[in-house]
Amino acid sequence: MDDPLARYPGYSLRRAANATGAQLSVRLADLGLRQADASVLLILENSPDITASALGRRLDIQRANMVPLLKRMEEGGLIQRRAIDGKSQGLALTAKGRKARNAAQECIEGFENELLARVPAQHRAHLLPALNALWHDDGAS
Amino acid sequence: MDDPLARYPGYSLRRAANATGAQLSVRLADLGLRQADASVLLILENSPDITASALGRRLDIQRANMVPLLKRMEEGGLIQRRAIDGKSQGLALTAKGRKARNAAQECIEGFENELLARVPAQHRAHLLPALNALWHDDGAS
DNA sequence: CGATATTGTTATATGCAACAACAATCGCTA
DNA sequence: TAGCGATTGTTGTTGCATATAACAATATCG
Repeated sequence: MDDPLARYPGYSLRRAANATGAQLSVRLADLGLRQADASVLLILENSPDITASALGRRLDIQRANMVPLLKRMEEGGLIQRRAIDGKSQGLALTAKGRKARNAAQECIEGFENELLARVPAQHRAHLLPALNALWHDDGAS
Repeated sequence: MDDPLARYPGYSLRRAANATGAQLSVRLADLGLRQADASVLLILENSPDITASALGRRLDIQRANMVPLLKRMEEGGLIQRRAIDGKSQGLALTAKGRKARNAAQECIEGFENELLARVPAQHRAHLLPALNALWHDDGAS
């Protein structure tokens, strides 16, 4: 093989993210969800009445791109909007959304475990902290 | 913050890949290159007369999607095609392509070093092998 | 030879993200 | 309190990456 690209962490990062992301997408599709949907569901549980803009900032999605996402989830009966003031609206899970959230969490945690199982034991504990260092407080750099 | 998503390696993987990929894209754009272009240039150096299909398999890009990629690079004078037989054509760097390859490699290696510098020292050496385990021989799973 | 696989290509669809603009509204301050 | 700057939700548009289906030409192998 002798792949010169496999020596670059950045390239491996991209390939690994593409490969694993595609696999997760297949499983989430069985629940009728996309990755972004699942992220929203998980965040929403612990952030009652969060705003679409704030949610976008948390997930690093521009608020313009939140519109179709939230519209779809609202039409699917997963989330619900409630006016906070004349400008902002708070988001919340519906009962159906809570069920979807539980299914999504179970799906994701199972997948994450399989993911970690693929990593040789001596590297396993280092993966998450190393990855987090690459993007956490990235706006500060 | 208490972000429940940051506990999932898969999610951190996606975020890290997006963040770092965007940064690399900015730098490569200064050279008039995209990430896929740079990958092609680096592979081509050590794989004389590789086929478009084989190159696509190496980079995990469908051969249908190689067409516009290679067309653009050929029109940019970076690569050159040569008939191997009536069906296949071998790819090679032009002189201009070799210069672009050197610039791309310098750019990427500098970037990779900065990337690793962000990772705490005790995790640094584990990043690449852990990532490679996530996608290497992924078709076999 | 003849069936089968491969190659390069066209066309098309989808998901995701970026950018610019805009009206409405909020919050602070002079 | 009147006004100005910042924020919110939204629309529209663009570009990039990727996936699928189809097709003609050609290679490979039984």
